[in-house]
Amino acid sequence: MKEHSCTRCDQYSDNGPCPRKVPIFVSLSDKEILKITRMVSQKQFKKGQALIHEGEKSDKLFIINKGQVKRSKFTVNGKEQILDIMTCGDFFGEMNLFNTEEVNNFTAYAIEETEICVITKDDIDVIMAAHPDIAIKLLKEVTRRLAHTENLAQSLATKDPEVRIAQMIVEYCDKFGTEVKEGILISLPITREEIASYVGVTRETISRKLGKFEDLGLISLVGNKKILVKDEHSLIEYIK
Amino acid sequence: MKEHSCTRCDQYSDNGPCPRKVPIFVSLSDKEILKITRMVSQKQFKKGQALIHEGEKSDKLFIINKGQVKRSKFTVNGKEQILDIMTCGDFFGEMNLFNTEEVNNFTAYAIEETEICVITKDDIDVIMAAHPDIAIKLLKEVTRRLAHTENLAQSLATKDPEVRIAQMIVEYCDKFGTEVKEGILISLPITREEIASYVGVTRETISRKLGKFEDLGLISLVGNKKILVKDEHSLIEYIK
DNA sequence: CTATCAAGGTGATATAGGTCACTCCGGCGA
DNA sequence: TCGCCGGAGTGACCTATATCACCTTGATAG
Repeated sequence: MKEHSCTRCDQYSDNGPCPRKVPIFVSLSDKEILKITRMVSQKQFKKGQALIHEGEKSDKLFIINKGQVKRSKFTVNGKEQILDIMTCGDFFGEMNLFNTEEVNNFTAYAIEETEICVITKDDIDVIMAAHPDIAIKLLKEVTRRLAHTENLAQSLATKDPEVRIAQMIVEYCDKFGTEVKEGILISLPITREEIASYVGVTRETISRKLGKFEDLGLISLVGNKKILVKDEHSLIEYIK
Repeated sequence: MKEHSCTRCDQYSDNGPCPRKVPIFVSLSDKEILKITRMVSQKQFKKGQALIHEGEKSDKLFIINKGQVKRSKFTVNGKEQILDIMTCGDFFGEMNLFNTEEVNNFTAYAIEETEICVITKDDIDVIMAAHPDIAIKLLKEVTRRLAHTENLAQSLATKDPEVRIAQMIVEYCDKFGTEVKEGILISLPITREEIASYVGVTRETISRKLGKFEDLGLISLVGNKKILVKDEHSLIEYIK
């Protein structure tokens, strides 16, 4: 579960900068937040725009202020693998802060109108020197993300596509779902094709398997951007 | 490339504790190292023994002093997925230091006679408070490991088993290979079955594909524990 | 309101790799 | 030296999913 819910996001989202919204900065006083705010530069991105490119150099931390971002990798023949979908309060680019010789390991795209706060490595160094506990916060988040990615790798390697799709639905219940009386309604921020790129199958397979789950009465497809999960429990059983 | 080569390991391996060998502690003075050494407890493990178990609670950092360790995850029906093989100077268990409510995300096994240094969370906290740059060192290593795991996930999701096997061979050239006149000789620390568990295929497929690569003249199988890579360049081409 | 086109669904087919069952090999202890 | 047994190779078969080709839907702009 995320520490930071997007309701808090809304609370502060008077177009101001984001340090207050970000879990890694929560321990700081208002005065310190203000200091950081001055270091931050803001950027807007339109839907579909790339924020950073795999293979390029970078030494900045990106914090999502508003909107959603997908992190992807591409094979030489253009096949996409989505690593995750990030939302308000999440950050990326941290690898390049600590491994200055490395290049970006992924490309990041805005999947909707997005507002980003950018902090340079130099500023982060200053901030971390003054507040060592921020490094701990970062470690907390990064180690957790590592565990998540290890789980993703395991599931890609050992589980059938059908099971992985069920798993994705359950994951998205938490991430994009709201409870309604019939179950959980997931608002998908991505297309079928992108779902396929996350689960590691083709678009056709996603279509067919979602159809199958619908036939089994586990879910109900509402247009192309919504999934009503009617029986989450059975899906969880499916995963095992 | 690793910062820490095992030649250094040998240099100091008069059965003493390991802080001096570990990249995250390199910046410290002899006096400080001595202080840490007193906090460390040592443990021996025999081949095949588990050091920690997936799902259990833990709040210790494990540093490999000598030997090799595999980190694995298991599905409910017993299928193994190997995350990586760690050697001298590598550490694990860091996730539980910063996310105290979480349980181990993997099981760790000694794949040969292994010596481990264990530091408790409390001691690490003390050490990090005194030396904030250790947190940075940790971040450097963890973010790099995250990138590696993201690459693993990508390759599991988007690449054919055959390509993944070629990729594994190339990876192992760096990790376990020594240059000989005919090419690079890899000394495998694991069985075919374990290779299969790393690459995400069955043992049979490993057999057949290694056979195929041998027929193509790319490699040459030397007994069961060695692979002579005769044409690394072609393998690298294969991956693309 | 309609035209347009990207996104999504679907059927037929091919095939890589899983599965199963068996054999072979090699290292080790007695 | 033999016998044992876990690890490794191999052949036959099966099936899930990729692929390809085509059709349908729905969102968007004009």
